[in-house]
Amino acid sequence: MPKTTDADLDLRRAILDTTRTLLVREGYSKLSMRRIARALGYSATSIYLYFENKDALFHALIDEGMERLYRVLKASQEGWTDPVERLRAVCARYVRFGLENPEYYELMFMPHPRHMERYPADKYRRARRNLDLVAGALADGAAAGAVVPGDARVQASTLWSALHGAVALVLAQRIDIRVDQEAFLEAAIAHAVGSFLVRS
Amino acid sequence: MPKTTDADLDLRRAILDTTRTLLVREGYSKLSMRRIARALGYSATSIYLYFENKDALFHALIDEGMERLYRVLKASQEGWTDPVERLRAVCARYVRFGLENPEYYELMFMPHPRHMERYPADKYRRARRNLDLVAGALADGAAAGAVVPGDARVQASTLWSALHGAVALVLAQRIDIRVDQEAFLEAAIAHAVGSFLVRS
DNA sequence: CTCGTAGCTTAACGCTGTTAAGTGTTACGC
DNA sequence: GCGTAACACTTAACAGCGTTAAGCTACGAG
Repeated sequence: MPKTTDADLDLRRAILDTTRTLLVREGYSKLSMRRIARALGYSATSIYLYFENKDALFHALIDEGMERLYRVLKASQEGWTDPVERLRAVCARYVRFGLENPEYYELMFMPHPRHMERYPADKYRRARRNLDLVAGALADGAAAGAVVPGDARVQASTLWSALHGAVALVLAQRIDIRVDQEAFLEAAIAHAVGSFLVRS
Repeated sequence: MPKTTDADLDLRRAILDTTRTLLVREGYSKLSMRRIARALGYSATSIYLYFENKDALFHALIDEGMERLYRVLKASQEGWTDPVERLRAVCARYVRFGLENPEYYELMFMPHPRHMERYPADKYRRARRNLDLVAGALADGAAAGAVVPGDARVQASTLWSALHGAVALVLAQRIDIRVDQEAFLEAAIAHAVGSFLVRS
């Protein structure tokens, strides 16, 4: 565990920043401890002074990504009066975040579980805030009579999983080329949200 | 490109079978060309006589997985009279396939795109059959007046992406531990299908 | 001046995917 | 029957990987 002197935190921060940059620029598969170190002008082993191993470094980045996602989602839900419009805005913003930050998104939600098995499943605390945010929007909609009642957390997970499926398949380029991608994304969001709305 | 003599096909088949076995037994991260070869009693480089590289080997496995999935989905949709029940059955079977064959499923739908970038996106032909199967079930439902009309292929992609999201998050252990997994899966399938049904 | 230590490096281990070159066996034209 | 070509496979090697152990250097305190 690193101490918390200024110098320590400086290099730790630099490692995180460089890793994120390399991740976006060159992609996940080309990211190695040695490459990160080379870009920083340090030796590869220095990284181990601040992060237990490669997974721990990734995990720190995931945490940062969750924080970023939380901020954009929170911003997107402000200023709406209609709870349904607000819900739609949050969902659309989530999808946009995923598509605009593919490498980040993959790191956050798509790693092979085995690759992260050193970490307990409950470590994704910041992820919960994002789920709770969606759950809150759903609860508000239910209170207004526009959303079907139910366990808000199960509902939020369900809604989220539908959005995640859309983002994941687009990022992985698994959407059939005969299908228009924009139309698909629009339909995915509409159906995900729509399935929770009370029909009048 | 390997010739098609009998001996050739024998080892090719053995490589595929062993790889699948190792994948299930030890997981994706421990799968290496050398391990596969050791399990087979051959040298690692022999695999390159039958597969261009590791990705090509994985790709062949993906093709096999798509074929298996197609067979179970096809079987699951037979014997139903109500098109909606049939649609539900196909969706439930899809989710079950993913949860029962996690390693397979990950290989088929969740690899980092960069990891597979040597392959053109249109190579997933067998995957289309699965999409067309869902599209067919939706079209039948629409013909019976039980499913909302629309582009069947976009609808199928949307439905599929919702199911995929649920499977992917469960496999990646990203579902909040405070959420009951069974309830979540049930809700996910119900909402995915339900959003396409005509309300009476 | 000496000691401890903070911060970093070098060397090494065992692993990875992949290529180039080599080996032995088998089949065939003459 | 002999030379040759093709085939099926191996060995050796390269460059890179994550990670560990040990060592080095500079600096502040006593």
